[in-house]
Amino acid sequence: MKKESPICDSCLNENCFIKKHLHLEQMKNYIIKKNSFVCKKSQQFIIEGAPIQGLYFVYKGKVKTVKTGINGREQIVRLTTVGDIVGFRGFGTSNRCLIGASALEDTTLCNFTNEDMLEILRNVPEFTFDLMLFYAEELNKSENNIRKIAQMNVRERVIDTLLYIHRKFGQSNGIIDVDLSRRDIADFAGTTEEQVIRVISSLKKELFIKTVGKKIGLLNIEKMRLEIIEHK
DNA sequence: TCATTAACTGTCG
DNA sequence: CGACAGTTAATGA
Repeated sequence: MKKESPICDSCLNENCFIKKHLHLEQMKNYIIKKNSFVCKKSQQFIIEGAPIQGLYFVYKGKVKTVKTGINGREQIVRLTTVGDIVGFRGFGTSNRCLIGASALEDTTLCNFTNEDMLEILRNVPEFTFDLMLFYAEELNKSENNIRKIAQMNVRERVIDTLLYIHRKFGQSNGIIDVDLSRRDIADFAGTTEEQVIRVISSLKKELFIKTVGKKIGLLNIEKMRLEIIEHK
């Protein structure tokens, strides 16, 4: 963990919550107190059950957020990338982290302490208001997710997951540029690695997707959407 | 070269 | 559909 933090003023992440409110005078006092560090690929930087360390903003890289399930199985709760917030649940209400988070590639994170965050929430109403809207939207998303996992079959869940990953990370050269193993996809779709592999190979035969090594490219997004759409 | 890991396949309950 | 066993290919110590 090194001290040399990216400067918010010259940061290019326009969708970062901090960056968005940088024009407010009060924010200037807080951004100088943030602490940034690089998290190496596959390293965990939030441990479930550990004391809360504040809020993290992704400056560069990709992160998976995870909850440990019934029989020790991981459930990927969300995937995050540049400009996203990690660890925003339960701060203020709980002393312990409710989720774990690890880097999918070398990732730079900006960290604000709990105390600083609470102070920002109390003193910068514009920020608090926007965060409130953000929470509402996130709640809606996770409610949608509950329904998906409960009501869709495995094939549909895998397709849905692939579409989500595509929406989130985009595609370059026809390939989604993210290092997710089949197990990760399974943990996200709420199924097992083997099932994911089977769905992926049949999707490949149907020319809906292609694979290059472990990476995946979507070839027919429309048809994939059509299979899901009846369940929305 | 050997050991480890991940993708994949087959089969059973 | 999930669990388990087993094969194959890539990677790296």
